[in-house]
Amino acid sequence: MKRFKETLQARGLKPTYPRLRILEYLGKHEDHPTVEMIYEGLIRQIPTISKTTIYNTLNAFLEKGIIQAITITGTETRYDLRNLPHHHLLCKRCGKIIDIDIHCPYADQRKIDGHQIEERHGYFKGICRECLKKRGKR
Amino acid sequence: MKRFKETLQARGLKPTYPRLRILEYLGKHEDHPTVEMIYEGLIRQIPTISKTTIYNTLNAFLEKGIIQAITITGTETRYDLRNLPHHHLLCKRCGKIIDIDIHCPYADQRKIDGHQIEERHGYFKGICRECLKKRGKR
DNA sequence: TTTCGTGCAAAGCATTTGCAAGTAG
DNA sequence: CTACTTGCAAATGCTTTGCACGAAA
Repeated sequence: MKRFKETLQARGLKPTYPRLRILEYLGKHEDHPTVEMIYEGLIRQIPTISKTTIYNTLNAFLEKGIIQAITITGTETRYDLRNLPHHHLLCKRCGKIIDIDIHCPYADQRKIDGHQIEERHGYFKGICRECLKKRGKR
Repeated sequence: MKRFKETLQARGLKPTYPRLRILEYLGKHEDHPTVEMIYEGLIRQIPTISKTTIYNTLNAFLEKGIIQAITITGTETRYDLRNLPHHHLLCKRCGKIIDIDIHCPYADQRKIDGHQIEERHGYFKGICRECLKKRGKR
């Protein structure tokens, strides 16, 4: 909690109650939550919180580089507190987005074909380990 | 044109005029157009075409595996006739999405960490070659 | 006091759906 | 003839914006 406060102050964001709780939520839920999920998770504890505040807050965090946005499904944005580059898997059965830690040889490359590379994103779609166990390979 | 007709028939889609023109458009414009771009490009020649038809058609193509959808910006889906897996670069300055042909060592892997991989997507964000030339490195 | 943050209501967009009329085979 | 396709209008769903009120420095 104290660490989150410092994180915010270090980036010039006031450590308000909603912001701290949103950061905390992201820290506890590493399943790449949507705005909806964050809202549902916090509304019980902070009955006055609005989705607008969650959007505002996440956008502020994004600008300051505190979090990462993930766009895989195209219908909703998901958020990730991890800032180290890593891959993701979207499971077509259960819809979960799972971290994949593989080392990509292009991860450190600053230039490719003359283009300047600033961000690297990689994701897979398929069936996750758990779903494979439950319902067989195909 | 004839090739497109066969493509459609082979997948069980009637080779209607709008579908052929949309396929043709995708063949000519390899810049990963949005629905809006396809619509603007075709409305002159087919004044009655609607965005709904473009959406319907692209979704049908997607289901049949004729085209690929690309989600990078989060605000709009882009479409690609190329079916070979390849990477993309989104230029933060000009907004173009450019093909990147690099060989990824995970491209052929069927399983990672026990998960069954069916699609592989990779993209970068940065500044493209052309924009670098125009306005310098930073 | 002045700036920043919050949150309601409304607006904005991309996309989908309902459905009636048209068309291919 | 029968199923599929088209396209208008309306609905949907995620996200942003306008704006007034409240809190912090």
